[in-house]
Amino acid sequence: MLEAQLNEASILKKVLDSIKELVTDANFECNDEGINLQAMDNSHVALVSVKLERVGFANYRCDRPIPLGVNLNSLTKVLKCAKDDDMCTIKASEEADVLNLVYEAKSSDRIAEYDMKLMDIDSDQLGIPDTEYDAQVTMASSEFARIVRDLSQLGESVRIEVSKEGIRFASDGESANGSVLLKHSADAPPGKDEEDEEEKDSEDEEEEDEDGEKKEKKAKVKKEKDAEDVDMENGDGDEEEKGSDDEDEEDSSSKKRKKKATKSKPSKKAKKDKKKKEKIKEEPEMQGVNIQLNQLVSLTFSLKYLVNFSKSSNLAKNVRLLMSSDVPLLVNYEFGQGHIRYYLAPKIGDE
Amino acid sequence: MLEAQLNEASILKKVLDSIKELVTDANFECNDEGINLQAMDNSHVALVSVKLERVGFANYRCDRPIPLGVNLNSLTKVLKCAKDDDMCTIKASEEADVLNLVYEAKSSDRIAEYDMKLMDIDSDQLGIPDTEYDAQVTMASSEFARIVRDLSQLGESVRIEVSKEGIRFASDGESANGSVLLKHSADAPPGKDEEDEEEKDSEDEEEEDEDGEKKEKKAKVKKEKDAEDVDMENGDGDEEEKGSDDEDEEDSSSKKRKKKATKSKPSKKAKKDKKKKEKIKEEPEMQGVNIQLNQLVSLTFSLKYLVNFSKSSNLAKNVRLLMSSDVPLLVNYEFGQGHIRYYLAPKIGDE
DNA sequence: TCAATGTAGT
DNA sequence: ACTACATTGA
Repeated sequence: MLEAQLNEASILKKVLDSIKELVTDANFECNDEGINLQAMDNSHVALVSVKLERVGFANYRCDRPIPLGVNLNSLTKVLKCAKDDDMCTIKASEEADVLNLVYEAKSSDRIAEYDMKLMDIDSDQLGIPDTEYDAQVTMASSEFARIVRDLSQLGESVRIEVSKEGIRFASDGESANGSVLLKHSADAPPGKDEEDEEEKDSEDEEEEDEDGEKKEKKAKVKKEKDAEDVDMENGDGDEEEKGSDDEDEEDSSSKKRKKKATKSKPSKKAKKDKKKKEKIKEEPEMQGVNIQLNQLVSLTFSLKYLVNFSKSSNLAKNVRLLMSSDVPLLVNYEFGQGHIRYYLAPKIGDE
Repeated sequence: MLEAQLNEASILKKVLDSIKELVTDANFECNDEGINLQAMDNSHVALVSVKLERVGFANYRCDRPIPLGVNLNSLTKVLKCAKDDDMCTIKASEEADVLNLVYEAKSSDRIAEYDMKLMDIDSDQLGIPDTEYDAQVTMASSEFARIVRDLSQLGESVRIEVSKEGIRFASDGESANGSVLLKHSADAPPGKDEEDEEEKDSEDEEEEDEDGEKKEKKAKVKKEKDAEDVDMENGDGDEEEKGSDDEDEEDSSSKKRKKKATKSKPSKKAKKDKKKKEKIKEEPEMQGVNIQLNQLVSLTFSLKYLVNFSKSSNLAKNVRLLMSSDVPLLVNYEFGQGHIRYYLAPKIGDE
């Protein structure tokens, strides 16, 4: 039996808006940790992976893992019947052939209840390799959306190059070519990601933690010192650091990093829990662009898909692009309650 | 000869937007009391009745009753040529085969004049029986619109049940079933429906008087109506008034009414006149749902029509649904200058 | 949140 | 061909 309650139906609505064009049917895999969805897009070119962590729910109970086969169009319709700030409770019984959704107005004077048929879906649960990416770029999700939308008017595909200089999106079209370069923000403390007020913990989790740190450091440091810094300086800074850093960092705040280095990084979970307690919120929009680069990458992707992915912009202020040569691009949106990740294989040659 | 002047062309525009999909041709029956339109919808399933009272006009003159046969599409086109806040004067001569419309900007620096051909229409002037309804439900028109729109995504028809509990809208569809329950608002004492204009409905509004608390709540509601009143103050005021008011309270001008209190109820016209003077305004959106119930009713209706009716939401903040078993539903929108009423027969069995 | 454009239905 | 509804963009 599954019973999960969200304080804001809008999260679910946004998730569905994000993926419903890509995928028509999918299994929501519910287990004690939360709810996962993983599916290839209809043309089997892209893969989308959604995670809603149990901590993101006001209430969550899942006695044993259940896959809920959902037609996303139906679910979208049903979710449209929820107002954004309704409390939303979803329930499914053990041999669920129906998903029950209850929307309750905060004022409690309106209660809407929907039952949606479920279906059996063969799940493609593909294992996603845990790649080490050569380039990690974090930027405002709205900026990413704007760029791919703009370029999609010109051509079919975009070449994304990440270098020390920054990240460049270039597209060639019949009537015009376009190129957008985002410089690695010198001053941009990547805004401090979530609030890392607590850094007490121990685990260093993968990349994310690193980021967190960087951000923190950056944020603080820069403000303190370098707020005024100009890009150039930053660039220099970067270069200097490279020698020592290449494993994990590159951005401007390496100094600070060192200081903090003694501390371990906060665990991801810890952070999230905290957030929740405080009031779940996504990280504030970062300023500028944060690039971590091990190796220069240049890959070409279909703009159609990227435009599609960028519909998730309303879920998170920031987006992270992770790339390595000859490996699918990962477009990652983190929001308070989980994440949505898109994988897209690069185009080869000039196809 | 008819000559009628509206301060705001928008009223007429809204009325036509509301009904033009339902009816293509209709007679505007003009007489000394105002203008009435009554017509079956094109498929003869629903009936729409519009009344514009003469007091709603800045000027009104109608020497003797005239029916003006109008093609509503034509009139809609002509009305689109008026700006919302234009003064609008319509004229028709005795043997009118043309309707003359003059739009004058408030600034008087623009005058537009249109002549629209009239036609002869056999009027179906159906007498509408003056039913006593077992259930009367008043709610925000926007909420009603939202509910029927939502449910229309799922199924063809909706079952509306009114009980002590509240009002439930339920629809079954292929991929999902839905049910929306609006509880009778605590603060809106069921007895009272706001404007029982002529109190022809059984005045069962006694309860209000009994409990002061409820009244206060109510008071709030009312306050909203009275733009000038402050909530708290108003509450008190209201209570005081109630004794005398329950007979005729209804819209915004309760205070003034008070003054009038010596009289039992002011005549409807009088009230309206007053409103006008004050500046004709529709009643503010009520909070919550007000239900008056003599007997439980459960009826099924075509959502398509209800969605259509709900286009009148821009004419009035509130809508009132009146139902009795085996009798057509009445959907009533009252606005400052008159009303628009829709009648729709229930579906029988599971058709 | 509102407006404009495109698509579907009558 | 016209109108209405839905989706996307500003």
